[in-house]
Amino acid sequence: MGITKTEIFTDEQNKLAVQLKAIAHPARIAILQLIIEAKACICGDLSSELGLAQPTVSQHLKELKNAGLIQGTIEGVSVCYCIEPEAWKNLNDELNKLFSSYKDFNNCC
Amino acid sequence: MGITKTEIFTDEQNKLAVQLKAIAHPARIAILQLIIEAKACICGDLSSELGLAQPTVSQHLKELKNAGLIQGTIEGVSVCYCIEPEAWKNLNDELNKLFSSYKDFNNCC
DNA sequence: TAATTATATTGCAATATTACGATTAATTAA
DNA sequence: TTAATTAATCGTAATATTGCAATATAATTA
Repeated sequence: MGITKTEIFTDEQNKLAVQLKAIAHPARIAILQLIIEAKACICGDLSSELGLAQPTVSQHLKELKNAGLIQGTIEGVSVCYCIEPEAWKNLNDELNKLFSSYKDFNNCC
Repeated sequence: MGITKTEIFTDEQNKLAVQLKAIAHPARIAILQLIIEAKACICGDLSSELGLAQPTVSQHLKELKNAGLIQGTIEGVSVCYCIEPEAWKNLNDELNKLFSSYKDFNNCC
């Protein structure tokens, strides 16, 4: 089939999966890191910094934006991207929840 | 082309991307949650609990195992899966590093 | 307005993912 | 050894992702 059966999972599980998928690519991890360090937040700068073509970077930025993780501000002829604080915090919280729910000692096997 | 240019990224970025991709699916999130709560750790139990066919669950388990996030122990005729503590802790650390590197005030735009 | 600069979109080829029926392999029980 | 039980693998169809050249769009400057 090739299509994820989202209807059998909770909204939380689906949302977490979508946001994780957004950051589950080395280029998008690198983009987030560059944006956070503010070494680059302009598509063109990211493109030359990463060594990926401009349309490719634009597409990655779009996916991060679709997941709500970044936001773009028009700055003259270019667009400056930065982290969307709410979503970033929210994803951090959800991940903390997941990871902290595991205690070493409750292994069942 | 359809293939990720892993060679232009660091090993850390690539490894993080691989592990995130492994958990970036609602079924695999659900599987991890069930394993952690030890409500189910057997492929068949997970299958009926999730409402996904056995081969599908088996494939998801394989991907989590390939990413090093879970391990399987043969228990008679079935296999019991549980979290691989080292990798789990490592991924948690890497994510904490990424998320904590962002400070609200260093927005550049 | 026309030229310039930068980003977004389109279209496409190559590859990867998702899901599952059918089958095979492995282990235990009779 | 045979039957039963469970998990893994194979094969396949449907869909999604990745990367980029070509092009379109938007904003600024001359």
